[in-house]
Amino acid sequence: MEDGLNLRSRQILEAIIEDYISTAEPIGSSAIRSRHGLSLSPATIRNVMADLEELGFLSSPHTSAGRVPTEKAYRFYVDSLLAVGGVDRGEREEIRRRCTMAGKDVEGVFRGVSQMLSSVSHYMGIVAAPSFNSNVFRQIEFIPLGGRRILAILVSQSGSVQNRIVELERDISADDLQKMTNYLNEMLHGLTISQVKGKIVREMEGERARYDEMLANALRLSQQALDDVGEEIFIEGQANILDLPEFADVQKMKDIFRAMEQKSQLLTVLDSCLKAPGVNIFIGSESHLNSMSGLSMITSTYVSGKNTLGVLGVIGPTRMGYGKVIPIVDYTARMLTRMLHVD
Amino acid sequence: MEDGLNLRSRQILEAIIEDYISTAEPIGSSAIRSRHGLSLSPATIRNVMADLEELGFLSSPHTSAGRVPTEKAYRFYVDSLLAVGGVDRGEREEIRRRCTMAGKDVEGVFRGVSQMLSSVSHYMGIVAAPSFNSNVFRQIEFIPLGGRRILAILVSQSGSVQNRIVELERDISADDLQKMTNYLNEMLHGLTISQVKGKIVREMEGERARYDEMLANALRLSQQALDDVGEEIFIEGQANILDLPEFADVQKMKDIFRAMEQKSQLLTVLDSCLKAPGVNIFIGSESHLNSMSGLSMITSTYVSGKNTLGVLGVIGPTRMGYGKVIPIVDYTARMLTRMLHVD
DNA sequence: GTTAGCACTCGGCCGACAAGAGTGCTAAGT
DNA sequence: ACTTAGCACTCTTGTCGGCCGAGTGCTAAC
Repeated sequence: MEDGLNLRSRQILEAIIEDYISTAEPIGSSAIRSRHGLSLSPATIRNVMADLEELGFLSSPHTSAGRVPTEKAYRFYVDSLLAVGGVDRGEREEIRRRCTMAGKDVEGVFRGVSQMLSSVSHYMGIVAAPSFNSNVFRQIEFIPLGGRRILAILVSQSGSVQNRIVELERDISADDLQKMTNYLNEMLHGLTISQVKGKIVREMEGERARYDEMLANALRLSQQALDDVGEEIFIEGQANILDLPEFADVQKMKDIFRAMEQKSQLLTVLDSCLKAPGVNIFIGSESHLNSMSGLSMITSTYVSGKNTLGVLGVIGPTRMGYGKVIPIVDYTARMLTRMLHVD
Repeated sequence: MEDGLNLRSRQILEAIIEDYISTAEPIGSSAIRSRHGLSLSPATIRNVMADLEELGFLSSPHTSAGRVPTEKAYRFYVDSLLAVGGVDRGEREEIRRRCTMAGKDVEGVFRGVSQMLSSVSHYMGIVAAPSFNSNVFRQIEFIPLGGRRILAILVSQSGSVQNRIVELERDISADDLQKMTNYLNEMLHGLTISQVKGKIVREMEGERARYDEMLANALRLSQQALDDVGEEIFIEGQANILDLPEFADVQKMKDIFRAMEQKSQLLTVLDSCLKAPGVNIFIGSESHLNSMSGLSMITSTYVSGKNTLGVLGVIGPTRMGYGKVIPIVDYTARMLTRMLHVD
């Protein structure tokens, strides 16, 4: 075999991985034979297992336990062994049913998809909403809230709505506010949000802003409104992992919950997926986050035209059911792509 | 003593409760004396403890363990024993610093307060945002998203923004959309959201809607936009409770996380607080939610003028530091009230 | 190359045992 | 009548040894 494993080794490795995925317990030599109907004696299987351990695919918790797949084994499994199936009918229907925008706010759409992913996969769902910065500006509105507070509402082409409360240093008349609104909407039309940010900075430094006080105010106001529009990540179904036996240990559970609170770390991983379209799989330490030890992540990107909008996926234990989850993630990404598509 | 406990019993009960709050371990007779400098022998204390157990204030896990306060004891403690202090300087500053609206969206304000509550109290923070239904309508905008999708943005007097994606059955011109917007804004001006809902239903059944198709469309659209604006609850700092020894048991931890996922149950409790202004304390089963066993909740209301807007609070173990947390919750509620106040 | 046989290893489980914490009771002291 | 010293009793916790079973690695025979 081109990858250095003969057929029998591959079969046995596959059997071990699949058994381990379903039981979460170390697999012994005789368990494999009985559960997979191989016509080999346990002794032979043991020999093969010893080789596989030598090669780094298996490890044993202690001498007299069975063997457990390593990350390398899972990687080999998803790359070479796994026949990725389809999504079965019921699940397809469920995904389709729960991928709907009607009656939700934009944020709710992504949260809903994340919830759906978690409940279909039985692991955690994760959705990174489209980066607001790469969205195209559509409209800005300022609504006076009383006092010197103003509510700025910013809408992008894709329908994302951001609102910010900004505090002014001085009073401003409703009339002036309207003028500022009109001015900004005209000036910023058709730019992406990050272009908008740049433009505002340039304008503020430009000649005109120095003489036109109202313009300067408008720019300052919009800058505050755009300040710190971070990426949003929706992680749902954390309670699902509570039932997994590998996290029965309280300490491990704590680690995971802490890790999921640190969304910025996850963001860097998800960002890297933006550049790699289609399904991506991170097994354990492959994501280079030590908070992800024991966890795997399957992601895919959703797009609009040729723009990659965002990433969604499932986070589960390394022994997750890759064969089932990969198609679910893939299908969901396609659904979300289609859903966001404007005719 | 009017409540049936003489001074010494009260002192001892207080000592037990406070020791238990800080150690989470059953308190023995000699521990009390050494830690509180009482000039009584352990034997005497034991007699008193036996009486307190008789009265239902204490219980012992088993014969030879110390004693543990019951819910009744905590209730007595907060009602009669506890001298509620102030908030100390550092915490007051922290609360003040983190109660700010600037640069956040409205939702972010409440989430921020919830996070602050959790980090100051070291338990979980909970904030129920003002019920959108009781807010006053300010403005509605429809933004075409392409296809037959329309983004409806609804803004209330207090600055809450709700957005919904609605799907139309037929195409509609931008011009008509603008007319509908103007019409609705005029018609609904100054009503509360729940009045708005009622008004729309009445109008739809009225004479005019039958002849004026555009009007009918406008009503239908706004109805969808208003559909199902639920109450929002922000629970933050769940990871805090992971460190508490009483939840070291995995099963209990699961129960709590599951309970916090069911926000609707909590909502009923919080709703009942809306009617009782000021600080409310629910000890264990007092909230009549069995998911709250082992947990206590301290809440207070934040108001605007004479309207109670919402509820915030802290959820922690029944043995939580009431003396510290009660003033924190109280002070935070006042801060939020002041913050939302429009000059 | 495969397999039966066998000695070996190691974790999990039980029961025994000792230590420690805390109680309740009794009897003596104030 | 209240307080307290003394003491026997109870119950948990931790530790130690032994047994069992699962699973391995090795060797020798097929």
